[in-house]
Order: sequence, then C-alpha cells, then structure tokens
Amino acid sequence: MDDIKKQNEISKDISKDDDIEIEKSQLNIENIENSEAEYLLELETPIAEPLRMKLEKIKGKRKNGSDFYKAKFATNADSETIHKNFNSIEAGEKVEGNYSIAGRIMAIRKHGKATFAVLKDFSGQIQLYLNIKNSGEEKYNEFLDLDIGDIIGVNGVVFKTHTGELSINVLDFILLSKSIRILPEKWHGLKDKEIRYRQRYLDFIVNSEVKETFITRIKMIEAFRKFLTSRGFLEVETPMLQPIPGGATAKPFVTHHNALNMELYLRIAPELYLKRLIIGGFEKVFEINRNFRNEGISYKHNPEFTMLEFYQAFVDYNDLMQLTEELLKYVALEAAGKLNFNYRGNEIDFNGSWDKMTMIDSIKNFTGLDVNFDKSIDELRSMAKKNDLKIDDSFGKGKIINEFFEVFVQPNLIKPTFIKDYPVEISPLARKSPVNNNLTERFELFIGGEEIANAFSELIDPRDQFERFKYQVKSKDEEERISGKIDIDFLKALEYGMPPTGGEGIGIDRFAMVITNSSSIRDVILFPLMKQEKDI
RNA sequence: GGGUCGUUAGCUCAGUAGGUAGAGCACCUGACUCUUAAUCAGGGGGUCACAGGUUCGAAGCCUGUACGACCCA
Repeated sequence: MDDIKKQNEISKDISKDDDIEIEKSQLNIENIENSEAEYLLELETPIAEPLRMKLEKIKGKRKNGSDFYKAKFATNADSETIHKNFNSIEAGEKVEGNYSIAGRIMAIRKHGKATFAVLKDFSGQIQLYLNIKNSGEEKYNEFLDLDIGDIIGVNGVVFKTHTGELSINVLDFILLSKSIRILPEKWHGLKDKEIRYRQRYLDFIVNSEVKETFITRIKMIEAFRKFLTSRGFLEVETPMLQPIPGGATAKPFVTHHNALNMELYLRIAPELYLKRLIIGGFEKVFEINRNFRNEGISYKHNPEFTMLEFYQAFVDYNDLMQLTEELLKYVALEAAGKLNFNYRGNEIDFNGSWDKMTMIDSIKNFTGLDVNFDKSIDELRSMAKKNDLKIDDSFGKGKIINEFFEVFVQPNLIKPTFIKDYPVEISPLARKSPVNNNLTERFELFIGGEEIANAFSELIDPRDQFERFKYQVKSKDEEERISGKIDIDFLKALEYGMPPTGGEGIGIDRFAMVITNSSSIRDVILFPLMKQEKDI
C-alpha cells in the first residue's frame, strides 16, 4: 500500500517537472527570433570568440524562424553516381540535363565573381562551381553568406573544369540546415580521440576514412546473417533482462523492475535461453545482439558488446569447428573483400586449413612443459609457481592448466587456431569428453592472440548440469557465484530432454577489430561508453 | 585496480635556466571570374584541464583531483 502511495507521489513529481519543461519550451518558441548567439548562450558560457564572431555575422541573415531549417529536398543523384557516370568527360565539357544533390559544405573557395565549394554527402564529395553570371547576382551573393558546415541542396549542370575536376555548375541552391558551430580543421582533421568518441558525428564529418571501418562492420554482420540464414538457422531474440544472469562467468549489471518490485540483471549471455529454444524443438537458431558485463574497460572490453551465438541440434564441437572456419572466411571475404589482414602489427592469413590442437598439446608445444591431469595437484602447483603464474589455493588442476595456456600460449596464437578440449573446471556448460572425464568437448578460436569464438558440445544432462552449477555457487570467486546461481527453470527445461547440440559464441567486436585492423574496441563501436565529464 | 604519458585559441600543434602566451588552419572585414590546404591585405580570439602549494614572479617546479591515451592485471 505504502509503495503504491509512494509511486503515485513520485509520478506526481515527475509530472510537475514535465510542466516546467513545457513552459520552458514554450518560452523558447516565443524567443525564436533571438539570435543564434543568444540561443547558444543559454547552453554554454562563455562562447569562444571565433564562434561569437560567426554567430554575430549570422545574426540578421535569418528572415524568419524557418529560414535556416527546411523540411525536405528532392535529389536525383548523389556525388558517387555523378562521378561514376561522368568521370570520363573531357575538361571543359558539360553534361546534358540538370542534377539535384544535397550535402554538407566542407570547403568554400571564394574567387571574386566565381566561387568553388566542396559538397559532401554519404557517398562521397563533389566540387561545386558558382558563377555570378550563371546563377544570377542575388543567388550568388546568397551563396557567399553560407558557411562551411551548412547543409544545402543544389541544382545545376555537371561539367569538368579546365583543370579536369568534375563539378556541378550551380544554377540554384537552397539552405536546408544552418551549421551554427565551427567544424574542426579541414587539413589535420580531428585527432583527439576523446572528442572523436564522444562526438562521433564530428569524427564522421571530418575523418571520412572512419566511415569505412563501420561500413565493414555493418557488412560483416550482414554476412553473418546471410551465411547462417542460408544454412537454415533462424534469427531469434531472447531476453536481455534476466532474473538470473547465466551462460557465462561475469559480473552483471543490476537493475530493478518497479511494478514487479524485482531485481533484474542485464544479460551476460543469451545461452540459456537459446538452449531452451533447442529444447522447444528449434534445431538451428542464432542471435546477434548485445551482452553486458560490469567489468573493467580496456582496448578489448566495452561494457556492452555484441555477440553472435548460434546453436545447432544433433551436431558436436567438431562439426562446429568446420562450420566456424567456413563462416569466418565467408564473412571476411564479404565484408572486407580479402582473407589477409594486418592486425596490431601482425600479418594474419585466413587462407588454408586452420590449425587445431588440444589445450594440453598447445602448452607442450609452446613451453615444452608436460602439464596434464596425470600430474598431482601439488606437482601442478609447484610447476605453476616455478613459472611465476599467479594461482590461488582454490584452483583445481583445470584452472592451473588454463593459467599455463593463457599466459604462455594464447598470446602466440596469431594465425587462426582452434584450441580444443578445455578442462571441466572452467567449462560449466560443456559436455564432458567421453575419453577423459577432466576435459570437455569445447574449443576456442584465437586470431591475433585474441579469443574470437568459444564453442562446445552442449551439456544436456540435467544432473551433471546441476552439479556444475553447484560447484560454481560454492566458488570463492564472486563472479562465478553470481553467474552460476542455480537456474532451476533452465534445469527443468533440460529435464524434458535436450537434443545433443553444438553451441557457439563469436565476439563480433573482436572480429571486427581484426578485419578492420582496429587496435581498440572503441574504434569499432559507434558510441563507446565514456566516463561522464564533470560539469558538462 | 597498478604504471607511464598527455590536457596551451574552435581544430592541429609550438612554447623549460621560471620573467607580459605563439603559428597554421578555422573565424571576421576587404580584393579577386577555373580554384582545390586557392591567393593577397587587414582584424579579433586564451580560466595554458581544475584546485592548492613553492616563488618577487608559474603554461613550465611540487601536491592533489578530473578526463583521456598507452601498457600491465
């Protein structure tokens, strides 16, 4: 009862705030004739001098409230198609017909009674040419009032200048949106990474090449979809708000549902829900979406990141290795158009058949050390200490072996390499190996020393799954405890019978880093999480 | 979480024996009918990240804080 009362009070408060907001915005509408300088002064103070001077110039150009901001403009071309279609005409030659194109002014070169400008649209850029005779004195002078950064629509004739640059002889134009700020410098661009991440739109406006990275990422995700769909996988969406965050070992973000008065977690993995679908009879499903992990931020960690997870009934991890290799080669070729990459200074070749080795063999290969389950726990501990590995007394054999792998092997796995047969201790959701009870049918794919994919023959035995959850819950590690919280509902689902299934997760951001040679995850995420700046 | 480095005009950067803060671009004014980092002439622009401290005097030295970059965990 009290809760409901409280909620009503809260919502009343909010509606009060809303009223204030409305009053404010009404005031703003009344004040629309204020100069741009006055508008910006409301937002920030002081206004830097160059900006103040620009605003001062703009003041008075506006005839009425709508002058600067138009609704639409019909185009019949973009810069790329104009270049493509007419690149071959001779200098001085012009093309029949008129073309309408819209974009942002990136440069203006005034030259008395003739003016050049550069217009940029999504497809590229093209030079504009204005001549007082062609466009008429009024239009010409109006053009001189424009600023770099303004968005305009133009209509004119395509021709090539004496110096051979394809251009549009502008006969008419309209200002579509006024830029009342000043763009960063044209030659050096915007280098400050902080500003580039925080104001990504400026990064795109000024640093054209950044677009390519994201186009590659977009094509990459399209290619994943296309490949999987063509093989009969269905794309599904499973909950991001989960009462029990399972399917991985990680710290979750916690949130709260008010009406239900319940704690919820942002998912750390979609795994347990995708498996429920397999139990329900879907045989091939995948999901590409965000996971959230409440952990540190680094060049390879953003709190929200994109994962592809897919599950296929009746196959095991060996089948998935085969599938993964085909999938990633296909995606690389579709998105980047090549199979050779330079990533963080390493040449990486996707061609040929990718290496496969067991974790234990890989440790032997790279260190010469025979680290395996036949050794006693004391032997393994002393080997670990001898090699300066940081291990905890709670570590079992599996975790110690994994430590050897992560420190001495993983950084060396530059070319695509499958590492298989992971210890049970670090694989709470993978099926035990029929030949060695300490191992699971699990592999990870490494490229450039980074983990790209993680897959296994799924654990489908509910009793075994229950034991693994119990082991996690007892763990000293807080993360493991939270993410191992026993999901009774999932166990119940398993009890109805889950077909043997191969399941895999692929880190979309990590893979995007490799094929775009981006050294930081922030370079492949449009809006990476940044700390809030104080007083802004 | 730890270490190293950075933060100077809107942008890119100079600026240390500690002595009134600079350039290029951008911005403003003017000239100029094929320029393209247009050119030429002139002008304005700074809480030197923030807060303390040392000093006659601090962008530069010391301490702390914020944000970021790189490396490590």
